[in-house]
Formats: sequence, C-alpha cells, structure tokens
Amino acid sequence: MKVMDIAEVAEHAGVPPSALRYYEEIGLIESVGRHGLRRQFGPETLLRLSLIALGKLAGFSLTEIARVFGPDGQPSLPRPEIRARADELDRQIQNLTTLRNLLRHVADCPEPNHLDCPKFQRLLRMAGRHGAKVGAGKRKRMPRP
Amino acid sequence: MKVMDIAEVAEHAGVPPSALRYYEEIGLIESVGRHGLRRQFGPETLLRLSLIALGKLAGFSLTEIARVFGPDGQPSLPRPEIRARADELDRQIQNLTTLRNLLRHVADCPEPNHLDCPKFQRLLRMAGRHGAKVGAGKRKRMPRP
DNA sequence: GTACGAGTTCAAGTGAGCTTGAGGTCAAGC
DNA sequence: GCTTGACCTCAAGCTCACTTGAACTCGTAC
Repeated sequence: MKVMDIAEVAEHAGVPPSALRYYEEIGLIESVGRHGLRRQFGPETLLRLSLIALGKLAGFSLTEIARVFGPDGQPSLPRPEIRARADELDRQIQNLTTLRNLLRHVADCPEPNHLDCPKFQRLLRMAGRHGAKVGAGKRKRMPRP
Repeated sequence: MKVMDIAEVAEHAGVPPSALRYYEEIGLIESVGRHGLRRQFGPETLLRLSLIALGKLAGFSLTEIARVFGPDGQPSLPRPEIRARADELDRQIQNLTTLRNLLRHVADCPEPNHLDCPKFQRLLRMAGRHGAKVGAGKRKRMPRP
C-alpha cells in the first residue's frame, strides 16, 4: 500500500472524500500525483490527517493548522505561540474536567432542583475560575455531522 | 442590581448584546420584562449564561443546551444521556491532554523534524487511541471571536 | 470497443451562530 | 419640549467547514 486513492484515505482516516478534496484545495494536504484524473496519496497523508484531526480537536481552525505545516511540509510554529496554545489547552482541560464532574454529579444527585444543590453550586463556581470569564473558552463550535 | 439592561448583562457575561438577543430569540434566556423597549434581565440570567458557556465548551449545540433547561427553567435531561455525555467528555479530555503534551514536547524538543522524533511519534500514536478514529472527536468547530 | 463505476471539476447550497445595517422608539437630562 | 443615545426590530449578510449536484473523464473488465 504505497499510494492510495481517495477512497482508501477516506476509509483509513475516517474523513469523507469531499472533505479530503477540500483539504487539498486549501493546502492542508497534498496528493503525490494522479492516476488518470484520480488523486493518489502517499502514506504520510494519514499521519498528516491525524495531526489535523488532533488540531481540530484542540480548537485550531483549518487555516491555523495549515500554518503549522511549514512550506516544507513539516510542522513548525514559533515556540512561544506553541507554549501559549498549550496553556490555553490546559485551561480548556480544566473547564472540561469541571464540567464532566458537574455532569456526573447531576446524573447522580437526587436533589430535584440542581441549582439548589450546594455541591452543584460549588462545581459551577469552579467552572468560572479558569480564564477571566467562563465565556472566554470561546473558541469552540460544533458541526453537526 | 436587581434587574439589568442588556449592556450590563453583556458586560458581566462577556457576551455581546447581539448574541444575547439571539439567545432570547431561540429561547435560551428570557428577559423579565421591558423598560420602554429595553429588555430587562434578572440576575439569574448570569447563572444561566455561565451554564450556557459551559455547555458550549462541552460541545453541546445551542439547541441541545436549550433542551437541557426544562420548561420550568431548571436544568433537566435524561440521566443516561448525561452520563453518555460525561463519557464523551472523558475521551475528549484524554485527547486534549495528549495534544497538550504533544505541543509542550514540540516546544522543547531540539529534533529539527518532529516527525522523526520517537517521543513525538509515541505521543501521536497515543492520540489515536481514544475513540475508534482520531477523527471521531468530530463534534467540534470554532467560531473565531 | 464498449460499459461501468469510481473518480473528477466547478458552482452553489447548508447549518450553526452570530453580526451588521437601516430605520425606528423611548426615557432621561437639559 | 427637545435632544441624545442607548436600545429596539427585521432582514440580510458573514464565516467556517464542508456537502451536493450536474456534467464530465478515465482505467479496467468484459
């Protein structure tokens, strides 16, 4: 399996062909050539797609992710920026952890009105702690698949 | 500060007035009345906005969040669904943690090409572990603020 | 050599979550 | 009473990340 056509890549990466074409269009991935009209992808594309998926998860936009891959194709970005992003991720992880605790609590707590439950309130206050405002964990949106 | 007009709420919650009007339109928040034309919001709106921000962070869509607030205004959702969401959050936290480690490593590792660094590769493989495919952490997108 | 089907291009459409702009209203301060 | 300016409504527009559809092209199998 040296080169793959788009369907194989789609299969392995769990990304639809239309999205792969889109990624190529915006320069996120590259095909190694064509077989007739058909794009051929090298195996390194799969690695790249893993990184892309990870980047998306972390809240990078596709254009930001594209910036991460230097012109030579290998990841590169100023170190301070990377560190800043890691710090931001830390805050996000904190918030998500709190939220998960909140959810688990809600699932178990017998109190009919959660807003009255002191534990709920405590968890909720914790949630506000990281980043100036809760809403500052701004950078997320969801595509309904 | 019993009731607040939209600018105050916007200020405290870190959410622009236009967004607050939108939230009201889709039934996510309610004003307690009007002062002339102007919406007046009670202090409980701020709590609600915290929950909304948290929900967004966790990957709920606005309509899902709206569903969480029952008709009586207090949070309510089937327990199994809540637990499922908590589990999903766990996976997401795992992935984000791996990614953070990856970023910190990249920021520190002297290896010129990260793809060659064994530690990088190990971290990357870990990232793929949670959820059938890396790309299955699907539900996220980012609004640029 | 012809049929098939998996791929191709390009333009337009989608949905979420807002934002923007034009034109209007109203309470408060002078 | 007039002005000011913060708010209002409503429709349209925007961004992101894709998806969809129509019309077309090839390599492969028969």
